[in-house]
Amino acid sequence: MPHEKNYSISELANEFDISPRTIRFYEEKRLISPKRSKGNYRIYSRKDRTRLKLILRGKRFGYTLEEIAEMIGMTDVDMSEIAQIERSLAYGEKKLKEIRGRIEELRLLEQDLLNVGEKLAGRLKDLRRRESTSPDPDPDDATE
Amino acid sequence: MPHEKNYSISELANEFDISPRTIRFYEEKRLISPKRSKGNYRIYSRKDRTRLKLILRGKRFGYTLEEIAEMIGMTDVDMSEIAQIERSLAYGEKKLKEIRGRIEELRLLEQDLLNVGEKLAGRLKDLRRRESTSPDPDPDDATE
DNA sequence: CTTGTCCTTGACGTAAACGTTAGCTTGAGT
DNA sequence: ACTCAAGCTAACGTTTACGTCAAGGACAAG
Repeated sequence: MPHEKNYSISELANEFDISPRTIRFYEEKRLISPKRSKGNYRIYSRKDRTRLKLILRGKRFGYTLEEIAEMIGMTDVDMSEIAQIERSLAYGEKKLKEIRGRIEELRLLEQDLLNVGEKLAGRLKDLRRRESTSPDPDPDDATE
Repeated sequence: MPHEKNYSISELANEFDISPRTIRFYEEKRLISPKRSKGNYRIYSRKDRTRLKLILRGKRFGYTLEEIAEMIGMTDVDMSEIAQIERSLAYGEKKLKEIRGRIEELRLLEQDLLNVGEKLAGRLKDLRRRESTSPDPDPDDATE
């Protein structure tokens, strides 16, 4: 008898700091499909919770709900047809490349911020050492 | 005499594969401020181009234009007031943490995809080795 | 000087992702 | 049995980020 921890809609909403409406909206868009209780309340399983987490993670990277729906579709393919699985694998490969590209971009952004930070810090030291001098040129531009 | 390469709106639009309208929209929202030609055409400098690239990069990570505006405000602080610079540095620190967090998350997503991929690949091998057997259980769940 | 292409500023339209209100039901607690 | 927070559906409202005309100026080519 697996006591499989379950959740109410507001429990999840609180945990992930979103509104119940948001969760219901995801259901409308068929991204999640909780069971229902006797009185028609939504019951979220641990798996549902995991899925919600995936949805939110996707959102944080600017994926649309539609794109997320696709990705999710991939994670719960019915595991029966060979062709299906092959397509899923191909899709996964594509997504992996995308994600690795994004990681690269984030590294660039990180570098930009670090550079700006250094420049600011340098300028700050200057300003503090000599309490008034001439203005200086403008070495600008960011990561290509 | 610095010939400072300039760009028209459609040049940038084509380069980054967005519409001119989109660029004008960013201007409305004060994320970019090109000079104007004699005939009131927008003229984008190399710096403007760099800024546009930053905007688009931000978008790819799901930042709203408003958030991007804040970040950008940071990159071109007027470099004069000590307090200003200190605030900018603090803001930069925050953003850095955020970005590093995102990189971590992407790693998790990458792992999820890799795991799913392995599972699928395994299943595929099974299906191909024996061309019909009994169905099997369900080892599921993703990265916590 | 006309034509064609690109540019300009409005102004209205729209899809995505929820927010909000209304009206009614459920079910845990006393 | 009563209360009342928490759920439910249905429907309309809102914000963000542009798309899409409309009506006209700019400018290189012929």
